[in-house]
Amino acid sequence: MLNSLRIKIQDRLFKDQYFSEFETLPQVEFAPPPSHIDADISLVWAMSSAKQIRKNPLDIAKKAAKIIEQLEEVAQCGFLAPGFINIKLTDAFLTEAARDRRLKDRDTAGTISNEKILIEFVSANPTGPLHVASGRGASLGDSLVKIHRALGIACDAEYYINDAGNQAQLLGESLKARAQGKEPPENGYHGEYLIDLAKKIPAALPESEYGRFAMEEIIKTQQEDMKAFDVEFTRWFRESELHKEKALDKILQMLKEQNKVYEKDGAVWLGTTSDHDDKDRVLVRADGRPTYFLADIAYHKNKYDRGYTKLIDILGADHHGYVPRMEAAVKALGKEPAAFKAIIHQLVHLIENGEKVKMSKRAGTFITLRELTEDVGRDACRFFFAGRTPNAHLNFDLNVAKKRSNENPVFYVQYVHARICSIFKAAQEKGFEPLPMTSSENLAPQERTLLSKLLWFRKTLETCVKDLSPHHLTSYLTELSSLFHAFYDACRVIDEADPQTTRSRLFTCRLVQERIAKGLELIGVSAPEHM
RNA sequence: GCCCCCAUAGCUCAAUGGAUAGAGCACCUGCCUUCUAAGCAGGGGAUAUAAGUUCGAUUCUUAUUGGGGGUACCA
Repeated sequence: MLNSLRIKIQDRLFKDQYFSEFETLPQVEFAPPPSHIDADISLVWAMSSAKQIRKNPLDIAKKAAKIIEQLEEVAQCGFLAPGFINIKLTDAFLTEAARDRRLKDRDTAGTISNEKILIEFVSANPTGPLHVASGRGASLGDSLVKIHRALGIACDAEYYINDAGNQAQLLGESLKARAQGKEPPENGYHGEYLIDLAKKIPAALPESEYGRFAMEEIIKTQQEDMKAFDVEFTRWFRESELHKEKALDKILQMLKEQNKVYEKDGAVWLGTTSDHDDKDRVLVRADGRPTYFLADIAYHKNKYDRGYTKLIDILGADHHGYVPRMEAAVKALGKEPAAFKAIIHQLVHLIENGEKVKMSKRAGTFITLRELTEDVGRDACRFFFAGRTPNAHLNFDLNVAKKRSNENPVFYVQYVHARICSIFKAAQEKGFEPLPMTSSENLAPQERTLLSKLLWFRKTLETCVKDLSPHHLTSYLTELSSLFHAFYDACRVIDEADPQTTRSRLFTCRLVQERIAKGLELIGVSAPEHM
C-alpha cells in the first residue's frame, strides 16, 4: 500500500515537465517524519536530487509538494527548509494503508525472491550444555529466520553438530573419571553436568562407548534447551554425515584438480591470506588428518548443493577471525561473495548486583542458557537478546530481568496485547464488531498517530532483513506500544452512545493487536491475553 | 605488534548522511467510580576527545583515549 503510493508519487514527479528532462534522478524514498512534525511521511528527495536538477532544494520541494498534493490519497503536502517534503494522508487512506492486507497471508516462503537462504546458528560443540552466549546467537538466528519468512523470503534454520573428531574421546575420558569419582584430565571437560551424567550411565555400557553416550545425551539436552527457548531448527546437521559420504575427500580432490590448494611442509594449504587474514590455512595436516576447516568447507558446499543460494553464519565474537578464511573458501567453491555472509555478535556480559558475573567454562562456573531461561523467563530473555544490535556488547542485568514488574520493557509491549484482548472481551459482551471507519474526519489525534505508526511495520521488517538484525523490531514495538497506551488513555473505545466510533476504534485496536502479536512472535515472545 | 567490534541521559537501548538526537527504567509533580494504573500527562537530564569531508555528521575519514574479542598443522 505504502509502496504503491511511493511509486505513484515518483511517477508523477518524474513525468512532470519540471523534472522530466533529467534522466538519472534518485529514487523517491519514504521515511517517518520526526515527532514534532505533524505528517505521516517525509521525503528528503528534494535535497538528494538538487545536484542533478541544479536548483535550490527548497524550490524543488515547493514544486514537488504542489504535485504531490494533487493526489487523492494526500490531505496536505508541505515543505520546509532546507527542502523537506512532508505528506499528510487522508484519514481514510491512512486507515486503509495501515491495514496492510498482505500481512495475513504472506507467510508462505519464496513468494518474493528466488533467493533461498540458510541461516546456521548456535552450532555449539556437543560437549556441554548451552551457555548464555548461545542464547544470543539463538535469538538472533531464530528471529531472522522468522522475519525473512514473514516477508515471504525462503529461509531455513540449521544447527551444525560437530560430532566427529577427538572430542568424543576426551568426553569419554572425562565421564569415566567422574564415574570413578575423580577429576577429569587436565584438558578434559570439568563442568558439573558430567557428574550428573555419570549417574545415568547404563550398567552394561562398555567404557569404550562412554564418549558416544555422553555426546548423544548432551545433544539431546541441547535440543531440549533450544525448544525451551522457543527456537526451532529446520535441521540438525551432523558432521559425521559428511564423513560417511566421503565429502571431505571429494572436496579436497576437487580443489586439487582446480589447482586451488598447494602443499608445503607435508601439509595441504588453502590460500586465504587477505587484509584480514595474515596467513594461509591448513586443510590436511602433515600426518594426513583433515582439519576442522576442511570439514567446514565440505559442509558449506553441502549447503549449496542442497539448493541454498545464500548462506548466513551467525558466530560469536570469539570466532570472528574465522570469517576471512571462510570467505576465501566460498570463493574457492566458485561462489560469489554475496552468497555467504557472516554475522558476528559480540559477547554477552551478565551483570548481577552491579557487577560483572565472571564465567569460566573450565572452572564450570558458567551460567547455562537453561538456568537463565528458568530464572528470568523466556520472554524477557528473548526480548533482551533481540533488542541489541549484534555488533555491540550486550549487558544483561539479571536483577532487572528477573523482576517481573514494569521495570522490564517486555511487559510494556505485552501489556498492550493484554489490554486490547480485554477491550475485545468487553466489546463482544456488548455486541460490537470492529469495522473500518466510513467517514473521513473523525480520527482523534492519538488514534491518528497510532495508525500512522502502523504504516511502518513492514518497512521495519525490511530494515531488519537488510541489517540482519531484529533489534529494529523491538524498538518499533516499544514505540508502537507507547502510542497505544496514550491512545487508550485519551480515547475510550467502547461507547454505547456512539456505535460508529466504537466500531472504528475497535478496528484500530485490531490492527495494533495483530502487529503486536506478529512482532512478538517474530522475536519469540508470547502475546498474553491477560496480565 | 597486527586485525575485528564498541563508546549516546544516572542505568539499558534507538536513530537508510537530514529537521528540535527518540524510547524504557530510575528521579520530581499531577491522574484510578468508566474497556487492566504492569498505564497516562508534565519536568530535569546525553552524542568520549581533536581535526577533516559535506549545504547538512551520532552516522563517513584520520588521529587520540577507554572497554571487549581474535591472532594454532584446536574445534
